[in-house]
Amino acid sequence: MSSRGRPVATSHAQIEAVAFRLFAERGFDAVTMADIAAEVGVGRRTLFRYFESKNDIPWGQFDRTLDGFRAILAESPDDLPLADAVQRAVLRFNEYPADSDPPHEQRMRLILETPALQAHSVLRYADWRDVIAEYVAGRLGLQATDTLPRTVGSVSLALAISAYEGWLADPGSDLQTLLEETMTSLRDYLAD
Amino acid sequence: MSSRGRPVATSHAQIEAVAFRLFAERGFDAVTMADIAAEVGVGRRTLFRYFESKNDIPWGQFDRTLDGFRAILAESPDDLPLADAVQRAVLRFNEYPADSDPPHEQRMRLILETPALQAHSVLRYADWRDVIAEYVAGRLGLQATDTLPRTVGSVSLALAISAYEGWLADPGSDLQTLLEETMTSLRDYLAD
DNA sequence: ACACTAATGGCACCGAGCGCCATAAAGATA
DNA sequence: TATCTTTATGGCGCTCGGTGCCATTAGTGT
Repeated sequence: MSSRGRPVATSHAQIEAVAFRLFAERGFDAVTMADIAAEVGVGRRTLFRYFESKNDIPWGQFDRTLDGFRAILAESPDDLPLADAVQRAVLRFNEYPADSDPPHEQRMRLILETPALQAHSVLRYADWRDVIAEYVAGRLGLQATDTLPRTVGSVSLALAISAYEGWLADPGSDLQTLLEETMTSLRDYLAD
Repeated sequence: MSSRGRPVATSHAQIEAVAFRLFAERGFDAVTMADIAAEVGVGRRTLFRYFESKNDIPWGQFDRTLDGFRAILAESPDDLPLADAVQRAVLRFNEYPADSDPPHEQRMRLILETPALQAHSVLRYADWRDVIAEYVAGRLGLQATDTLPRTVGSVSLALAISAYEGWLADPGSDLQTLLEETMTSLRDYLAD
């Protein structure tokens, strides 16, 4: 319970705050881990104990939110059509408080507009897709490794990213509306 | 048309062949660019003139095939429903000669099973998605940057990757069949 | 023989990332 | 108070991907 040992010198939140400021000022690629460490007032080596890689910094504590995502899916009524249940869960997962820090828009813009982070995102999102695959598999009596559950996970991710791109491209738009429109338009496209 | 200047010391194909052999022997991560250069008998610096990065080696001359993909789409009859036209084009794009070298299966297994390459693939496939977006935009009288064309590109990619994963997981399966099944099962999923 | 051209490859450098380990700073114990 | 234990820090040195610079090589054309 008590806090033995040397106390921590920083925190994920502090590093994140400093890093986002620097990224905004100079751009992601132009900021080195040494820069961030100096600004935080901590050793470079220590940064790598808080974040596995520079690419992981913009993601913050994404992993932790997956439990919430699982919970949202678990709450879905079983009589709701599968595709609707998934769609609603994706919508709810992407409700973010307007005052989050750093701002959700800034975080997503960084991730979606920086090539190195676009690439890295496929690794970070693997677990998110698995959450969907698990749910779909459960509803259909399949394994999460079967093709359909995995496909639904991948396609849901592709749709969500498309919606985010639209959101970032149009400052006045509403993310929830775009997510819904994107999913509906895919249905129309496939059904025509 | 004559060939002035110092003659080339190697070729994309030779580098690719050597690299694939080493990757198979030791695994992608355990092979350094210096290893490949030594085996090819060329300077390390030269490798980076043939391939932008180590991650690009497994992709070979992927860019060149995009013109073929564009041509396939351009040939599609206009009265074919849009989703069917795209589906058929994706199928045809993924017809590979059985004797390609390195084998298509080995290439895709490397790309889809190596985390660093999974991540990098999102950058390589951006142009592929754009080809689809251009076609969809043309058929619908939209811009290629609009949401629906981009969404169709992303979703088509997600489906193709799912199909490839299934293909690699089941040695006896047929890629063309799996591609078709994956696309059809998504329609069922969304329509239920 | 001499100019021209284009590819090579060595060298030095940067930045991410990691293993190793000495050290700092706290609580616990005597 | 002095010592022990625990835990985080951070410096050092290394590997590897990647790049800019530039001298050198090996051809073709005159």
